Amino acid sequence: MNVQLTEKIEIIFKSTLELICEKGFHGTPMSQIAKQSDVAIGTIYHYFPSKDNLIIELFCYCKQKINNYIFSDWDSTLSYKSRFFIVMRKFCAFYLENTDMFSFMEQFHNSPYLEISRNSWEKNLNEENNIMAFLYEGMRIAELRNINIYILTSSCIGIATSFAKKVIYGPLEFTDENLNEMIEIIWNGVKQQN
Amino acid sequence: MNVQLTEKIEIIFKSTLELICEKGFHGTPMSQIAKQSDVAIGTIYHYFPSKDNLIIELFCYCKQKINNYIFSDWDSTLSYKSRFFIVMRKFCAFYLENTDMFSFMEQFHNSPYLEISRNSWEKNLNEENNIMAFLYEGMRIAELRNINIYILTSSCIGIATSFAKKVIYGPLEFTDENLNEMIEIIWNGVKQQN
DNA sequence: TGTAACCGAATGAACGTTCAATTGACAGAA
DNA sequence: TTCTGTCAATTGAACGTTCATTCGGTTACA
Repeated sequence: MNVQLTEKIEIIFKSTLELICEKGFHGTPMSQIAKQSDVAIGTIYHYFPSKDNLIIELFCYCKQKINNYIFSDWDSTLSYKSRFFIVMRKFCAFYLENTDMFSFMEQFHNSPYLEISRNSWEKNLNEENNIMAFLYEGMRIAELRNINIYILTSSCIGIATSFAKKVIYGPLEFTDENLNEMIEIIWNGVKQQN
Repeated sequence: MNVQLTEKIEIIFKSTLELICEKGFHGTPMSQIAKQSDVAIGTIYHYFPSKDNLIIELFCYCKQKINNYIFSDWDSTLSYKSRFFIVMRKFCAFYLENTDMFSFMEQFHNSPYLEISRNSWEKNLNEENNIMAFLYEGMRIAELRNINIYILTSSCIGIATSFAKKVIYGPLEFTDENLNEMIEIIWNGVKQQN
């Protein structure tokens, strides 16, 4: 993140999220973002050199948000399995409480923006990296099977993302029961078999 | 699908896929699609009433392709587990042999086009529905645990999609070993525990 | 001879971006 | 306290470009 967060910037982010969620990247002109933010177009260009840059900065902002959310109140005294369930649960909960961000990030992840922005990422802030470290730990202490780390990470995130999508756009209800059912599937898949 | 497939239309589809994969929906103007297809702009409008319609028709075309691919050479004498592995393997193989389609469909799935096109879908051609039926069968014959069908479907597809993404964009190699490792995760997760 | 396929210059609207002008906040001088 | 200079913040009309779409005409062929 290269911009300092101010109230004004947060409003611009919020409006951009709402509009992109509803209309997509290219269905949301800068003029509309300005209008919805109650700000002049010039003001947006005062903070962001271009629309592309605004979108990339917004992406970084979202990654930080979810990362902070998942790993806040971290209790390392809990069993690994408990923590695994918490991580997965929080991952879903965040996106289901912030569907704008979910929609935006999914669009971003599947657009050429990802390539454009790859260089400017601080890899350490990658939302996946904390999760990856946590899964690594699971293998090290033999709670998880010994699996290629990329397969392991993408499996956990993939299943959770796809669950969230089914809840947001589809016919699935967001209940504890459904959530736990999904997490149990992946837990059974990756846990150390005994 | 509302258009008859002709050689010319397949060329237009192919060019559109390539361009959208590289540049995204709105980075690919009709003029470029025409140029790459070696066809006049007017010709495209002869077959498709609008750019949006072209994209939606292309989406339907892709869904049919993958569906035919997965369920061709279907051998119902094989064990359920074998067929499960084949479906998952073919799902990944198709997208990894057709990365243009993968990129396009992922973009489509996460764009407002999805909503626009929902009404015009024949639900039966939904790529997921054949897979859903196959998973249903697995539960009926007690090869799979009794799980909410939407959770089950989205888990299997989510994990495979996410695997394909890691191979295409990321650091994961597409080897039989990796593929099997991924499928075993989800199989362990959903199979009837004994 | 009629019709479907095909062509591409022209059109007009929409959009990202610029920039000259204005306002507001505030530090230091008087 | 008042005045003044400075600079960041803000404004939005205007600009130039790009793009989807149109349409009048041409070709292929049945």
